[in-house]
Amino acid sequence: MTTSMPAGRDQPPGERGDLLDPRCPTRQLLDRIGTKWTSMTVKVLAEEAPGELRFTELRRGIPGISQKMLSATLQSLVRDGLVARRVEPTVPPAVHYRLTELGLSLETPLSALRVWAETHMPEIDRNNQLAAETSN
Amino acid sequence: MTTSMPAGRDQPPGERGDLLDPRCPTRQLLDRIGTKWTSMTVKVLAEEAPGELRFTELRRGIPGISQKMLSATLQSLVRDGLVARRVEPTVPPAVHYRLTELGLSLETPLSALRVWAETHMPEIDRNNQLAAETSN
DNA sequence: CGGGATCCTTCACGATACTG
DNA sequence: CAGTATCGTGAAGGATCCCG
Repeated sequence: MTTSMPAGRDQPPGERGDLLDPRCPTRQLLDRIGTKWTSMTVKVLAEEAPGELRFTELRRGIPGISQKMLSATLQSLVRDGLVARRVEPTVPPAVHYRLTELGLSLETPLSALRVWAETHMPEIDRNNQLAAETSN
Repeated sequence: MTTSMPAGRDQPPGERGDLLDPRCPTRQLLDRIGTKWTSMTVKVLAEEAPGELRFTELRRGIPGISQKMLSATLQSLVRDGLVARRVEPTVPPAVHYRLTELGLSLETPLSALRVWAETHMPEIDRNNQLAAETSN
């Protein structure tokens, strides 16, 4: 996980201020895409790229998500600069979302992970069933 | 997220039993590697592959992890078949862990994710700081 | 040495209701 | 339409102590 933290960052002399995993980039990334709806949202937006989707269209594309979670997920993504938000000042307002270049670049490693998952999760499921039986 | 669930699995007639995201492989994978110590553990074991590491050696390789979490993480990985556990019946016992082939195969997409994180997380951090300032 | 058992806190997420 | 506000819950994870 990037056993980083060697360079720079002179810490207060008497303290070992660099506790445990300070700000490991991989940890931070996993905290984001590990969240329940984030990677799903990125995927749906990626399929539309470079086009946009409106809030309700996104909701339809992500079965099971609540308004609250879609709203929160999108806010995170916008803050991170992975998604761009565009508001048309009509009444009622129309809000459009699209992946930024940064967001789109995440799709590559993410889809690699999806491929691995689709290929190997069945085997993992079998392993778990075997383990469950053996424990009897 | 593999909008799977189309084939097979005839659900109880009167019910729409196939609620939302039933068993999406990507969701399942993210639930595993998104857990706080899993990917770190895989990485440390991968660096040693095809060699083994003992419980305490692993602990040293993963600063900040508690005995409880290392134990729990390893049990998950063993159940999933990503890690193999070998006990030497000495006193006190010596337990060795290594990645299986399956576990090793996960390292490829995982390291792609790490590269992306190391490359782009600084930019995401900057985006967040900008957003924080703007909100003032 | 390599764990297991317990207790406790935090927080992601779901359900529901309200609004410009 | 596109959110925000509030409440409640389960599960992840940390701290601590004990065991063969």
